[in-house]
Amino acid sequence: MPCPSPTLGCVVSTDWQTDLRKRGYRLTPQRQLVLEAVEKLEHSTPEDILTEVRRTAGGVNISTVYRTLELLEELGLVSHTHLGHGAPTYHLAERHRHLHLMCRDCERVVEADMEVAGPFAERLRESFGFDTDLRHFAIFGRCGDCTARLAGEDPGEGP
Amino acid sequence: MPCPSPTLGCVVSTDWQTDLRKRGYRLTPQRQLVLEAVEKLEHSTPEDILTEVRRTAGGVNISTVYRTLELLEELGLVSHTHLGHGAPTYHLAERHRHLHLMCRDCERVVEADMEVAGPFAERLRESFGFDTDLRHFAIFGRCGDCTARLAGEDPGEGP
DNA sequence: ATAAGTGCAAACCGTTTGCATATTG
DNA sequence: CAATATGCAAACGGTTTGCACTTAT
Repeated sequence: MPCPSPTLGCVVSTDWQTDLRKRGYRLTPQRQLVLEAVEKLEHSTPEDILTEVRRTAGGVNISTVYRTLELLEELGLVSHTHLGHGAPTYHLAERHRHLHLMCRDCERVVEADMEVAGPFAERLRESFGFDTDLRHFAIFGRCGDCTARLAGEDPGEGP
Repeated sequence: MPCPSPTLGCVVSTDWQTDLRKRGYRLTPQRQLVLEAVEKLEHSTPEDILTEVRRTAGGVNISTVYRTLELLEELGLVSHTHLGHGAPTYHLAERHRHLHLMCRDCERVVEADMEVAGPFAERLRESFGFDTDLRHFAIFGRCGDCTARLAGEDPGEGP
């Protein structure tokens, strides 16, 4: 079976469906749809995913989305990141090889190559024996645009 | 007025009460108690804080704790950190000058001097103009103890 | 006295659960 | 056919809100 879904194509391990069944799980339309939605949406919350899935299959329930995301994560197909405020966001695991820089002002997320954090992670290992996973939580701060905008519109705070 | 509270002593800016009133807020027993609880507990959730406050003032309500924490944060006296899972934890702002390394296994939090992240923050500024605040979210990973324990007890996965 | 703060109860969001029904293998 | 997955509704933890009452200034 070459490409199980026209959408998922070859981004996802081609025989995840086989893998699924080998572990005693069943292949259902809901599971396919959730995985396709995760791929299409990127950084999407369970609620976003539900909305997308419902465009095709109206009756799907939010609890199925949660259960399915948990399963897909166990299978190593998707993973999630906490950007801070509300619900976590889900992505294909393959496309999750980066850092999330979350702006406190505009709340946009900039993605940075993992490599920029290499020396930092290395240092945490040396100093604390701590094995860092920087994908799981966003890095909080202020993005370049907002920093620039702030500097422009508020150049001093007083006389 | 030298030291408004026997507990808070001089850790907190001695005239936060004056400051409070200058901004049109009122000094209430609840506000003093919440601030004292935050100081005493360290890394405490709103629920923890409520429990502590109630040891002295039984009738205090959780919504007051939330409103008060928001106020104290606005005054710059306390700040909070997201350690990941559940409720955020609150600390005195003065004592919040460190990184939180949160272990995915034992869920303990190791505190690291902010300085270990200096070069990393610098790099994010250079590459993305991103102004990093590493205090706000924990750094996720596996602590030294758990890494060692894993290496010892599971040296292969087999019997 | 009057504006600000409190307690209470109800609602909120995101998430999890138990259970009867439907579906997959 | 049997085991698994689903939808639904109810409950959860953490948080916020509206409102009548209390309290600090």
